[in-house]
Amino acid sequence: MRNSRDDGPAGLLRLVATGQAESRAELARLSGLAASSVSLRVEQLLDAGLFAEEGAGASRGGRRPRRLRLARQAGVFLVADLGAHHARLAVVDLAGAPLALSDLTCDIAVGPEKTLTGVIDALRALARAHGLGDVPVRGAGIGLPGPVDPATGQVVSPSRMPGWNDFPVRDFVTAQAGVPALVENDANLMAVGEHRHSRPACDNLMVIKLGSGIGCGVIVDGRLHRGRGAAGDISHVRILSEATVDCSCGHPDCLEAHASGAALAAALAAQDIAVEHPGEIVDLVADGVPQATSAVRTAGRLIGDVLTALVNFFNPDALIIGGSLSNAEPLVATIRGVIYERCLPLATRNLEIDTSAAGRDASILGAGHLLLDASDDWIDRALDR
Amino acid sequence: MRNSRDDGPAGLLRLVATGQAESRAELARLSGLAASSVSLRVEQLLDAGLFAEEGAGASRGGRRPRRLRLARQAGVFLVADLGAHHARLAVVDLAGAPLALSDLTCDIAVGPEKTLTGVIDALRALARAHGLGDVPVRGAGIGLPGPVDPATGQVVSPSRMPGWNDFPVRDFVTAQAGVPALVENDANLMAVGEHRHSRPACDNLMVIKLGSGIGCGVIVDGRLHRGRGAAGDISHVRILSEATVDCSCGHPDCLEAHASGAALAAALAAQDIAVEHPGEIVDLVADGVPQATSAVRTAGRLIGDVLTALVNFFNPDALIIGGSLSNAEPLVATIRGVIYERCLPLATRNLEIDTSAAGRDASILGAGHLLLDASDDWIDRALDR
DNA sequence: CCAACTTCCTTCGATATCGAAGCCAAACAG
DNA sequence: CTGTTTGGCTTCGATATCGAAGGAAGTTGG
Repeated sequence: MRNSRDDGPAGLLRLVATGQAESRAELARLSGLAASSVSLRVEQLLDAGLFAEEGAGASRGGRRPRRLRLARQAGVFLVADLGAHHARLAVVDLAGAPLALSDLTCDIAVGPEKTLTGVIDALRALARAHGLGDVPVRGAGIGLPGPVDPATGQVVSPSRMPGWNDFPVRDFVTAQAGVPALVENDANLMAVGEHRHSRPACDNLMVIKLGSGIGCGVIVDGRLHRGRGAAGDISHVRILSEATVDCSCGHPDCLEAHASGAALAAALAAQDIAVEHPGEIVDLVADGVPQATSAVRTAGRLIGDVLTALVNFFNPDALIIGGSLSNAEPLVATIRGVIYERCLPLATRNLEIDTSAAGRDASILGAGHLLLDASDDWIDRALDR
Repeated sequence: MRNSRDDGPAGLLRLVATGQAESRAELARLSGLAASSVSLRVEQLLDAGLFAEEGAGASRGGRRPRRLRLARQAGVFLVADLGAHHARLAVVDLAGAPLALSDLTCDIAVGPEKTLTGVIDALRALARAHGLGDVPVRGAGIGLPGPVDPATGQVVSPSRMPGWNDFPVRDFVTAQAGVPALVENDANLMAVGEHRHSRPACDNLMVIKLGSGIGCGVIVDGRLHRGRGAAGDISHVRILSEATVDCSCGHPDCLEAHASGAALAAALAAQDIAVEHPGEIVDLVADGVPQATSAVRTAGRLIGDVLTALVNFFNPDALIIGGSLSNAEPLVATIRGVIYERCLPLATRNLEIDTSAAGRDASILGAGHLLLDASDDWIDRALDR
């Protein structure tokens, strides 16, 4: 039951931070370490000020356990989920749970330096405003609406973020914030967030983010699958349709050109229905505007068609549909229907298809979890003194 | 550098068996263990008769290492790769390398008991015939042309193996052969074989097996991805075509119904060209029979179309094309062309598309590797006395 | 040929982990 | 209320791993 991520003293901290363990005994069970070793390490973590002991937990039939929790001073992460015109900011605890949230309007097109500097300042201010000024910041996480090279932490070329291509986002954030930084695609963060938050038992997960664009994050064997940095792209699959639409990628009839929030907005605009944000499409559907419902159904069919192939191939435990458009019920229903109808019984027998449980903070949660996964360094340092 | 598979004393044996390490020093480097610990464990492995010391290796600028290799008495695995009318049998060493090979004609439709009993007897005879009668058999591996549930080792329902559905293949083989048995889909075994044999550095790999059917095995992060048992299916993706062909799965126009070896044979038969095995199609193509070449090109386009979506999504390091049809050059060229043309540059920039390097024994190699991966039990037992 | 280095492997004391035994504190049963 | 049972946690000796030091057996360069 012991995996590499849970080895070392940092593993115990992870178990407590994520709420999986509350006592030394639980730590021993989950970590696979001997009870005596756990006690020694917990002692160190208490000495280092990362753990706090607080009262007693519920008895399981014998002596009540001494409850362990993260110390306030254990630290926080600063996290921002950037969209094209909007950023969602959060100060989160070491498990990714938001302690403070706020929204920031910003234009990603002004370029990385300005945007990131503004975001980091706003994050610092947010922490101070919530009385967290004295808690050490252990890391910073940035979610971006485009492909990110995991090795370098740079935005990779064909992104729709003018001025960001090949900009060393991770290095810049590390320098500006003065702490280790994590940069990741937003759909990937969402996938991690959903996995850890609502489906820790599902080792294989696909998370589709339906907003202005179409993103997808994949969890394989409990870990985020990045491939060479582009994994999870489903938006540029060619689909068959009557009308031909050219996609920004240069090929005709990509899924994104027909079924993304932006494509739906354009289709509705052609019918004299003005839409600014994908969320407004959801409202139109909820209000029973037939053109909107019909457009959303068509999109669902196209998305579902693409997903059948991927579900057969990847055979996940669950398929999660998130993003603002996931609140349009006919869209989700259509996708679900297409998949259940056309996939192999073997692939759908145990497949769950659901909308996001973590909602719009899934990415923020995910960033927290990934930052915690990358925290061995500072944890070891904190223990050494 | 140390992963869970390489922990414990079994890890050292694996490193030597696979040829990655030949000396104590190399073992220390690759395993991450201290040199002193390696020496102790090697001592145990020598005492247990699993290792043998043999002369000296090449110097790297200092003292020459004492070369380690597997002892002859370390053991062998018995492996069979079953097809519909044919089985390839092998006695392999602990790394999966064939020590003895043979072919057996058999009809899988006579049911599992008869088939498996015959195969196991033939394997035992093969070992004796090659003077391996006194070497302990450590495990048995069976590759099957259909979906296998990894948890139970049973063939799963919609297979094209009459009489095998829900038959407990693994338990039966374990009982018959008296050793731990491994049962796995043939394309999955091929994927493992290709990965370990020719591309150990590629952590993400897709292997397509083009024979009478279309199979696919996936390596993610260096490990075989099984999903819930059906992962890797690409044959029942719906494709668009002029003529409608109903597939055995009940849906129209599956990839397999149009582009598999069986489908090609049927198409050629309709043009009065009789074909029995997929290999004969390769011959026809090599002989320049235009109908065959044209059919194969069409199939390549269809297969390539399906793969573009999967390559974008999975973003592998390499795509390997194997199976008997992979020797038809126009087929491979067409697939390659479609993928390079239509996938995202990000996905194809570092993508290698090649035909199988391990050839038709890839599955056998893969079975050996998986058996070795599952060998901790008997290795520990051998060390304890 | 010899000295200086490099690499391989082992020796040996320090450290970490383990696991059995026991103590502690609460639940439970009579 | 009192003994028994259960689970939580710690103590302590046994074992395994580590890493520094050193010996063995080569190569390299003068």
